Amino acid sequence: MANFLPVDEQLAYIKKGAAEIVKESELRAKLERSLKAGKPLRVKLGMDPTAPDLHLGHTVVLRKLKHFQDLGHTVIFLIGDFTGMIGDPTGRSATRPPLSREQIEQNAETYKAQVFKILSPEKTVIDFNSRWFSKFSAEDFIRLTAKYTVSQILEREDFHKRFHDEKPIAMHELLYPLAQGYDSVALEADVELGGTDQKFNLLVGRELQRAYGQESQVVLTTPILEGLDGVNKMSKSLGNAIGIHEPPLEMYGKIMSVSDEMMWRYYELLTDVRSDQIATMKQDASSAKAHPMALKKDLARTLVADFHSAEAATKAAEDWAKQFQKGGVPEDVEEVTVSFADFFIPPDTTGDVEGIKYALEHGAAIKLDRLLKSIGLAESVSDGARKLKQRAVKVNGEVKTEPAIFLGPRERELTLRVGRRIKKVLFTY
RNA sequence: GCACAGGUGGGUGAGUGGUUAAAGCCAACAGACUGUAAAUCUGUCCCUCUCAGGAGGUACGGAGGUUCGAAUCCUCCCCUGUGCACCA
Repeated sequence: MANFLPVDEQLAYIKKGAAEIVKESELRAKLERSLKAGKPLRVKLGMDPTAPDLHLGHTVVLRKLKHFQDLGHTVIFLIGDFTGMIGDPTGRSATRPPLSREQIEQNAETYKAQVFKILSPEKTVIDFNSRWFSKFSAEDFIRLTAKYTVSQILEREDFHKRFHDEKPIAMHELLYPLAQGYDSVALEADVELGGTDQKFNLLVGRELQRAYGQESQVVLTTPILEGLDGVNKMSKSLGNAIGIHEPPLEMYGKIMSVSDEMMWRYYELLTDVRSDQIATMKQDASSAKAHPMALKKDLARTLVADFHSAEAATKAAEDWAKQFQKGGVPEDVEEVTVSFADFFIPPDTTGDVEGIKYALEHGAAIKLDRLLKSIGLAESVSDGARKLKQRAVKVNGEVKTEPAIFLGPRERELTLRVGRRIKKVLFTY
């Protein structure tokens, strides 16, 4: 019932932003067959339910999956609840501890909700690989491992490297690619998507399908998006990620802090702006026809609008300008409520209880370094003290270097700023 | 099981008895400059207390020990890697 576009058009759409396709000729053949038979391709994307929060880096491959969906193919989002217990060692130089069953199930739920920010729920098949693996017997598993050799597995770069460096490789890690590959067998996948870091695993899928008498899937990899540092891949644990659930202002701000160089890559991999348009923008920026910052603002707005709304994006842009370009305070700063009693310094002459009363009437000094720590603007009290010394702390817009500040009798609100971070503190007595 | 080589702060990696809270580099954080970009320069980068000048406490896989003094020496344990293992 699906009406497919001509193969060439489909191919062009699919190829945009793809890092590599193995093999393109096979993909063409599959598309031609699908068109002729009116039968959609089965396109698989597997994800480990390890990090429950998706970030922009994950969306690159999800967007590619969406493209297949737009073209009318069957899209299978596979949650690797079984393989998640193994933990893909990709890109890791160290062994990763397996996740527990409970964690995985929880994460899987979060995943489902989040991927539908990109995919159409009604057109997406969600599956779990525990569906077949939970029925796998030890015998089945040994049969599976018999299809592959140690040297084949050791071809994988990180295994190879660790082996060579005499670093530990746990047995279960070696099994991961086989398990993932078997998913393709179980699903009879025509195409499997993944980041370039998944290439090895995806290729194992091809081999295993052949070993199990199926036609090999086509493998399509997408580039790995670099994070805010512009160097390492975006990853929550590296602290350089932009989560798709982050509040608009935060998201907008983070995108604005992306380097000019990286901005183009974000445009390329995260938006639907055509490549030739991006090239034009790039040219304009370098020839001073357009300000890079203005283009970056467009990018930030587009992305915030994608994950929130156009209104939210507009508001984020305004707040951002207010906070950072004019040095002011945006309307909705994060507010923290603390107890006055925890931070004030009692006057010499009175006891604690008396002191609080006295302080209420006359005002009192409060310990700034502790306050900074307790509201998260400093890592420790020592860190807070350091920041103060470095003239990094602003209270109500004024630089403070003393470890204590005076809080007036009726004052119950302070705006604290350390670097780019601002928080409003409300005191309760 | 035996032998050997290793285990240092977020990462890397110096340091083999005493100006060593532990070099250098990276990352990170803050300041200046800016477009919260890049580049550059400066400072910081274990914790706690502090009258901000300082004071104290922890720290080099773990536990003990030697010593005035240990990341450094000894003992035991844990972990990682390599070699040996059958042809006797």
